Amino acid sequence: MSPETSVKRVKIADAGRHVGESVEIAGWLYNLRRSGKICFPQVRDGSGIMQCVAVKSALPEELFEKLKDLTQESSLIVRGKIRAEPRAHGGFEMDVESAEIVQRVPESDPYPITPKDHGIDFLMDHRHLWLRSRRQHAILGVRHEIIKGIRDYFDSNGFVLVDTPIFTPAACEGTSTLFEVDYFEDEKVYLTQSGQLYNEATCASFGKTYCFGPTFRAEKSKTRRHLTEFWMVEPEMAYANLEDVKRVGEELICFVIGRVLENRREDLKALERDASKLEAIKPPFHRMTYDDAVKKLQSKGSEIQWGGDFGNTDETLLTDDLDRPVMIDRYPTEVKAFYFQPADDRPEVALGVDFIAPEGYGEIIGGGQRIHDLDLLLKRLDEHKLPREAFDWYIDLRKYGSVPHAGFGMGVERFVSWMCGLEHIRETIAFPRMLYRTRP
RNA sequence: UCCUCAGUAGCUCAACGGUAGAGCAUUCGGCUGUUAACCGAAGGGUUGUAGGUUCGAAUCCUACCUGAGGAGCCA
Repeated sequence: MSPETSVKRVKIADAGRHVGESVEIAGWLYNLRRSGKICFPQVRDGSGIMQCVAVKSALPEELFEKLKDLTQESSLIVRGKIRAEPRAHGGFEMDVESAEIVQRVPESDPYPITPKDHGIDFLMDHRHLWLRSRRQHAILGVRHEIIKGIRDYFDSNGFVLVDTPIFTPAACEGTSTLFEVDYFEDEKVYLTQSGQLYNEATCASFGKTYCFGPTFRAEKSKTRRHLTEFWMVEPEMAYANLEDVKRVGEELICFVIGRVLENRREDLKALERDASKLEAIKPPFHRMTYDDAVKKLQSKGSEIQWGGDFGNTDETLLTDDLDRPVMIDRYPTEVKAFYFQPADDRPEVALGVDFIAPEGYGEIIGGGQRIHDLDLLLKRLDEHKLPREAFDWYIDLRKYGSVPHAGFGMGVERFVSWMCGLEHIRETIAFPRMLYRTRP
């Protein structure tokens, strides 16, 4: 409610419920078209875009001139009567009765992002403003829905959120490159690349836990699938095995897609995302062993040999004839991290699984069953040349009530990219951190 | 880190060895139903930086800077 009038403040998205009423909306000028005696300020308020109509003959001279000379992205509050109007985009229009300009963008320094084309470098430099555009707004809306869906899935399936530290001592998995941070005198810590090892501790307290936060990779990856700072959700389950990981991962993906389709149709439409591609994602997902994946790739002309890891082109080749994700399990023990449980019948393969999304979106889930036997874990640490003293607490978990346990990690931005049908992961997070880009 | 490509008006691009141009944005004028509105006019440039070749360089060469695409690595 505005202090100076009795007009009710409404969201543009709810305008349909106020046809015939005089209400007010508070927002920013999205675009303005004008003729001599009529103008159409389009106002966005975060929930939608409302086309307003200001007619010269129906308004005080001063107000009409003020509206007619508005500049893009000026902030304003407009009041008027809502009317159904098939000619307008949202289906409704507001006949302006009064308005206040909160801040007028000066024409000497106009809003830099015009409705015309811009290059990616310019847009990334103006990311703080680019977020207001319809497309970026839609992507972040889908991202919000995905994160909420993930949380709701775990919270309603017996998992407890226990967040893990961002600052970690040196060795986590011993594979990726980490960001080093000065930690007071003489001590170095590293930004986390995974909360998994800590999840293995917390799941022995709660049974099923998950952590959900940012993770950091200092690899100089320069591709459309990589950020140096990204969000990951990592569940971990005690008394669980590889099959449990596959079941939970499949359920999680289908649940979250269901939420997006239920609540974010308008955003998908704004993104011109083919929703039928998402509607096709239903259980059961495809299942394949690493052995069979290698055979499939070789038959399609890949150079891959048994024992090697899949590259980007391999991942795309594996799914280009599929309409839903494929779970690939039992990778060579050699290419996986030290903590993977080997298969009972074939110790040369590990009980790990990767979920590869269709349409070339690549690995979105990676996980598996962890080693629960103390002696085997110690052997693996030695084989990977990892110092036992750095893992003393992790080793303890195998001494005090060790049980078979399993879990996985899902990268949020890759999931968002897939849902939105994006070309590049940089649009999936408000302020992406990439090789050579840390501003704004 | 490696390979490839690109830097020209605020933005998106053209000019490819011979006077630096268009659309959008901005300013001024016109228009009562526009949908990236339209029509007319104006202002706006050390062509990423530093060297070199040439009578003459945005254009050719070298180095550097910045960015993009890809590879590897990874989620």
